[in-house]
Amino acid sequence: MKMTSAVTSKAILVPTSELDLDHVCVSGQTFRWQRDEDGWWMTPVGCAGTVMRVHRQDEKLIIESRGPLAESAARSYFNFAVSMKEMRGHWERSGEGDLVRAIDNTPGLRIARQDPLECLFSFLCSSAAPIHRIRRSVDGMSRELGENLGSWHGVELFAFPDLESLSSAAKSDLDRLGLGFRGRYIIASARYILAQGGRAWLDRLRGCSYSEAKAELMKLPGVGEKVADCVCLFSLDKHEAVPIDVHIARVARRQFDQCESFESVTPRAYAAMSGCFRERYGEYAGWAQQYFFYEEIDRRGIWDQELKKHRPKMSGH
DNA sequence: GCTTAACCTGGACGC
DNA sequence: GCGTCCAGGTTAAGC
Repeated sequence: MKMTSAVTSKAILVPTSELDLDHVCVSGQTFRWQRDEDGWWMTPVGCAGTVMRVHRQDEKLIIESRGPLAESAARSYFNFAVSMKEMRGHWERSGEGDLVRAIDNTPGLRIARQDPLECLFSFLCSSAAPIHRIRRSVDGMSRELGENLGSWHGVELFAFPDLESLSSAAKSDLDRLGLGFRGRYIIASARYILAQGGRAWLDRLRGCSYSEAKAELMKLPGVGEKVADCVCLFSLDKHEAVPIDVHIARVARRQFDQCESFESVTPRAYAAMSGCFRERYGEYAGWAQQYFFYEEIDRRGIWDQELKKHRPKMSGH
């Protein structure tokens, strides 16, 4: 256990329009944030045993960490190099009224920059699974295979399992966690990455182009276009990646004439839909997608009960 | 190149 | 209480 790690605290100035933790932490891009007994948001970061705890105080973001977490790493996690204010202004000047409305409905929603390993294996759990089930699967994997980090402010914490633990997991253990057919993809993908040289192979993808990184990810068992795009967008700095799931496909059919006729998300439909997003919203099309995704989930009222309790500002669902 | 079924599981829903 | 459907997808087989 790493309960003895020193706790460090820092505060950084972040305009309220740039970050709303309630939106970011439950927006279906990351699955390990929890509220602690004081109402702060908390998450283990990657496999190294570091825990980040955050709270907003007016224009300040208070960040506490147990374990090494430089201020630059915290800034990087929330992608503060990207200014939502500037992007919103750009899209408003371009006449993208629907997108500006979606942004204004969820101010402070951002794309997080997650640890690639945690992000990849989280989305390997996501095939045909609702968000609460993905959360439970990721939590179960961490409890079963990750290091026990003890508890902090009433929250029991586990590091995300490393590749060795994932590759040597028993299929029966993953079955017990309810992973179903996704379990074999997790073990096989961990083994594939180890055979490529370990997590350095994954980290190297941050320096590759979007198309290269996506093609490499799709060599992994269980990783198709959608999962690859999620990993590209949420951890590999590929802001133009547009994951097309059933909800975004619905948005694409409404927004783009050429997508109207696609009844299911075939490879051709996937390419057309994501291409339309990129053509219309440019190099940050993935961010635009996230606002529409959030709006679509909210519109359809399919946030589950567990997520709703984390979303005090949202109403109507 | 496209469609379809199978893969696992559990919660929601209708009866 | 029970049966059926479906969910933020991928894969392989068949056409």
